[in-house]
Amino acid sequence: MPSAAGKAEKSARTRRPRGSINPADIIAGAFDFYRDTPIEQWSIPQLATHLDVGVTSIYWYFRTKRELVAAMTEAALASFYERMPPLRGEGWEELLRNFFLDFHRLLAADDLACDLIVRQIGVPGDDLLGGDPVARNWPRAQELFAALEAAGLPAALAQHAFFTLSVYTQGFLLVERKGRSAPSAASPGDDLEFGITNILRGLRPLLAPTEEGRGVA
Amino acid sequence: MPSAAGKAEKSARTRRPRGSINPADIIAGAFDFYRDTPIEQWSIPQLATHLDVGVTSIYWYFRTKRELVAAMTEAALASFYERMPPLRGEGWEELLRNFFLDFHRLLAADDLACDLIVRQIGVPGDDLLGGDPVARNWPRAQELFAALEAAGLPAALAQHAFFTLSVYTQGFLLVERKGRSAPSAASPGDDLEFGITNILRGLRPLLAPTEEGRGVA
DNA sequence: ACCTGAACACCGTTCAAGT
DNA sequence: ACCTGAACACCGTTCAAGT
Repeated sequence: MPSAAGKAEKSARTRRPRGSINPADIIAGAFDFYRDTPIEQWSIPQLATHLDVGVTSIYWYFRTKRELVAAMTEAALASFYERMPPLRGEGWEELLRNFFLDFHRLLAADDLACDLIVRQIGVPGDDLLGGDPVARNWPRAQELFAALEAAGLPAALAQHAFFTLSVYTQGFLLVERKGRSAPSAASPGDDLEFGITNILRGLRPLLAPTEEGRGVA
Repeated sequence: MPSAAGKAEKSARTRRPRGSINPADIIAGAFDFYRDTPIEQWSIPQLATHLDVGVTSIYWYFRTKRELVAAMTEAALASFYERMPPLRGEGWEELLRNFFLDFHRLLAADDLACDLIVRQIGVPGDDLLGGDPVARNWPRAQELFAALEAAGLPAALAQHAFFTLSVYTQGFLLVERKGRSAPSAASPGDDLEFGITNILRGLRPLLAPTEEGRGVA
């Protein structure tokens, strides 16, 4: 029955009014639609169908796919910032430990955010993002620096500590993610705590270098 | 002049004899061709043209693009293993420090190898690779473990040390690579040495926990 | 100013052969 | 057993409109 065609589905969608989509809706819809899909498999036409808009409407707000992914990275980052719990712990060691345990917990629970923020997948050769997002001006990190200084850790040392622990935690997330599908010989286990504790123990003598009782020498 | 067509370039290539390509040639050609191209921009048809073979010949040896990329990762890993210099240094601390400085130097100098091995880009959701390649049975690492034991570092502690330093170094490579295009506030600088030294200093008291003169308590 | 489908030059992959 | 071009269903992106 070729011409009867009860379901002539072509262009079933009605035209949307102006202002009925905006960048925020597109980004939110993309997070919803792609939460469990590896980034290589994303497709703008498919996203358009999911959002019930024409493909070209997405291109009105984001000139390329990379630009959309970059915007999603910014959004994931903002959400991550917001969800970081308040500082907790007594003394600089506990403050740092809890900060990076929270850091890890939030990103380990969200593969998409981890891919966007830590692995920075899908934004190749980019000038769209300004380098490592984690290291950028981050209000919560400023809070932490203030608290560390109040707890007696000099500013220079606090920066070293932050950078070292940030690098370690991101490396841990990366290795953890790689080992997900096929756990190999050396599995992470709960070694994150070991690594953090060890780094903190290494920092300790830098704060009080004359603790062994040998005088100021 | 529609029909004269002095340069009818269609199918200018002559048919290749059987056995004139093999997986190794394809992988080698891919490294040559793609050394400076972000992986998202790779194209099998273009690679075929570069290798002067039909597209389908590549698909005879690699059933999907992912399979080819996985094979390239294995190859990059083998080359990395080979290029790691011999162990050097006196005592476990120097052995570990030099090992991971070499580790970093080799991968920092080769973006493609770093993407394949450390970031594991282009092999999404894979069972093709067995988790983190770095952590897999690696002859040079076995050597290192033997040398560490000979230098007085207990096996259990050596494994912790290796894992922690491996995670840190990979995190460093990742952050370094992210910060490449647009250097942000906290730049790595030569902080790799700081981080490694700090981790080693943290490990030290685990080896000789009674060094402060307080007895075995 | 915003929304749209059809069109373009590709892509990964398969088909249906050729030798 | 290996090599092949043409074909298929897609993709990212642009064109040329519609309102």
